[in-house]
This record gives sequence, structure tokens and C-alpha cells, in this order.
Amino acid sequence: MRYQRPKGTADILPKEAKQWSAVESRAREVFEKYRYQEMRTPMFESFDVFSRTSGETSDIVTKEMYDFYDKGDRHITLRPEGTAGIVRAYVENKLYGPEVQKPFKTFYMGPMFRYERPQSGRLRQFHQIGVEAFGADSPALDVEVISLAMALLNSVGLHSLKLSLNTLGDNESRQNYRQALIDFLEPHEAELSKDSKERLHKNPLRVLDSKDANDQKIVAEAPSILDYLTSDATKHFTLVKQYLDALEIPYEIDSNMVRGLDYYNHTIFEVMSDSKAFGGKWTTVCAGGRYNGLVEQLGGPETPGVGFGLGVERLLLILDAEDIELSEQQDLDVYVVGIGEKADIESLKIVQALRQQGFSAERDYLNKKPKGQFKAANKANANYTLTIGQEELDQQKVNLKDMRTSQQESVGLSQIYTDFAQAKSVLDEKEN
RNA sequence: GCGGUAGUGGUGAAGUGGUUAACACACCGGAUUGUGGCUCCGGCACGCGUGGGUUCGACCCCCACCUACCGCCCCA
Repeated sequence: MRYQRPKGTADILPKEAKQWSAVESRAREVFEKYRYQEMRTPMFESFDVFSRTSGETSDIVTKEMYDFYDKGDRHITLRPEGTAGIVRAYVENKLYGPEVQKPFKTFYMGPMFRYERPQSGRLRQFHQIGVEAFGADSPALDVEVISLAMALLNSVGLHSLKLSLNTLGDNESRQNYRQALIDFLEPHEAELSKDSKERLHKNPLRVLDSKDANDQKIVAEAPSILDYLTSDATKHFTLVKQYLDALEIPYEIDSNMVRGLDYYNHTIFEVMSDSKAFGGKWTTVCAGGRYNGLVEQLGGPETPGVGFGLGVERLLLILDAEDIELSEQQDLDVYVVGIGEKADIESLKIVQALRQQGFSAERDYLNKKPKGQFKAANKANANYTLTIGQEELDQQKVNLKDMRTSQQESVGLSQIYTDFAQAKSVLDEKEN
């Protein structure tokens, strides 16, 4: 094979694309109910937009950025996630202005890029559907965003889900906890895994997330973030939990949960699935949280924010594993069987007329014999065929056949052009 | 970035260091001239991921590269 798609990319063929667009349209329906409006921002941004916000030491910035210098020597990055670009646009277009109602609630869907080793459900170009809500600190908004995430997943037929919840507190909480964690981990430094030793000083919270069994044993004894929250942070988190209870949304507190991006604070959450798509292991399909301070980081006024991102490829893997088919197949209404050269132009006119009358119509373009055309009609799941040849042309009639019952009736050509529905119903009635 | 497995036609795949690369499905054509879903018959890889090498000779052995899948890292 001469040309192949770049590593870590996928061609989405018609069959899969139907499922994609079904997911997208379900998502849009849910967003409409929650009053989140779409934004479309560039797929590439200035490198700094991400390096500043995601954290200079985060893995995304240090090794997963798809970046390059363009012909104008600008340092460009294909967006690795959605939030930073949305925030940039929010600030640049002054959506924080007084004429914009708060909270400003928006959603996006589209491709993201990370330079990493592909695996199933993890591509270099992957897709996310995400939401962001700016300008309100209320825990009720955190809960709206979480409930939106759940509603979205429910709307595509997923119900066996787990909501993991944690808080990172505010800045002060985080500073205090960070120090406490370092104080706790340093005596154990020698026992830690190689990766965790490195993380200990760069980003100690990441040690909590280690998959290493020995690390986990050590971490089990570590202090909990929940004991270092300021009273404000505690209050926020308490209310989030209370509101979730009020909505009867079950959740599990996971005080070791962290985020790969540095801009999060307060509430963070993940929605996980134990679908057989991932071998029954709990895998995150949707992750988000609050990011107060991010808007300032990108040059806007002090503005709180909260949102989530959902991995579309992962979602589709689950739907596939659970045999959930969202789009119902559309049968072909009419296949026009044309016989002989003279009928060619008539076939062309008939399919055109049928389509204008609102029916789906198809015809042959390969000069197939009638038998072949009927086979094609059958394969396309055609409900009706219209046969037109020399005889029919002479009499200005066509043969209308119901492919289900094989009943056939001669119908005036003019009626096909003016009102196919009528012709069809006459045939249907005769059959009954 | 590291480790492991794999790579034969549209698809699922069998295959051996030595003339014509099984089989099945799909697809196309035919079985009396203009009518489908069944059956029967026929066709369908100038080629075995790419490039080197070993050999009298390689799809089958060796090396490199590419890609996919799995694990690690990390994450959606």
C-alpha cells in the first residue's frame, strides 16, 4: 500500500460516521436543554496558550504537544485539549463583558491532538466533546456541569457508570497540602518507584495517582487533601456533595484523584465505565472540574470557570462493546430500474422528481441488466422499484413494484411525476 | 519514549525454503432474449507491509524501517 494515514489517525468511514453524528446530535439535544451554546475555536493556537495554562511540567506540555514553527516563525501547537482555547477566545472576544449574561455557558466538539503512542481509544488525533461555564462560583454550577455529563452519557444509552469526585481546594489549601505531602513522602523517597521519585519534587500530587503497587501502599498512609482544606474550600465541597445528593446522583469520593492539567482547583470529577470495551476495568470517559483563575492566567478579569471534556473515541468503543446502535438505518424508498438507452434520461428525471417529492431514490449507473438492477435494489433495501423500458415509454406508464410483497402494478408516468405518494398508496391498498 | 506480539486478495484466513499461493465469505458475470432475496456454474492476489541481505532458489531464514494491537508512562 502506497500511502497510509499518519500514525495515530483514523479514517471514519460511512458506517462509523453514522454513529459519530448520532452521538453528536444527541449531545446537541442535551446541550440545548441545559442552555449551553456552541463555540468553534481554531484547531491550532499559539504554543503559549497551552504551555502557560496546562502547566510547564505537565506531560502534555513536556512531551505530548504537537507543535511546530510556521512560515512566519510563530510557535504553533495543535490543540491538545479544548479548555485553553475556549478561555483564550472568551478573553479575546471580551465575553466577560457586562452585556453577556453570566454564567456564560458553552460547548464544543472537535479534534484534539497529542503526540503519543497510539492504542485502542487513544489516538494522536482524537475527539472531545466538552463544556465550559464561566462567571459563577456557585457549587450549584459545578453540579449542573456534572449532571450534564451524566445526562449526556445517559442520552446515548449508557447507565452503568461511576462518578468519582474529589476536591483540590483553593490555592491556600493546595499549598498547605502540597507541603504536607512532601513532608510525608520524603522519608519514603528511597522506596518510591523511579517515576514517583521524579514526581515527588516536580508535582507531588501526581504520586498519589501512581499505578505502582508499592507506591500505592505508601500513598495509602499519606495525608488526605480533605484534611487540609480551608473553611471556604470545605464549604464549597460540602455543598457540591449536598446538591448531588439532592439530585440523587450517586458518587464516590476518591481523595487520591488528581488531574493531568495544572489549572484545576476545587471540584474535580471523572465519569468512569467498566464496559467490556476496556476489559471490565474502570476507565475514564469524561473528566472535568473547576478552574478558577484560568481566565486571569490568559489575561482576562478574575472569572471562575468549570467544565468537562469527554473522549468521543472511548465513548464509541463502549457503545460498540455494549451493542448500542444509535442511528436507525434508513431504507431506500425507490429504486428506478431503467431498461435500454431510451430509458436513461427518463430514469434520471424520475429519481430527480422523487427526490424533490421528499423520497429517497436511486438508479443504476453501470448499465446493468434488469436482473442486476433488481439485485442492487434488494441490496439497498429498497421498498419499491419503478421499472421503465421501451414498452412503458410508449404507453407513458411505469411498473411500480412493492419489493416486500412482490406485487406489481402499472402506473401512469405522469402520476409518478406529480404525486408518487398517491401512486404508492393505491398499490398498498390493492394489496390489502 | 520503553517492552511484547503481529503484518498474505475487498474480508476472515491456510500455507511450505524449490514448478500454477488452499478454503470460505464478499463482489462481478452466467443458467433462453426485461424483474431481486434460494440453488448451480464461472471469474477474482503478475502477489505474500517496505527496503536490504543470506541462498542455486524465499511468502516462509537474517537485519532495518513502517504500521497495527497489547502493556508501561500518561491520559479523554
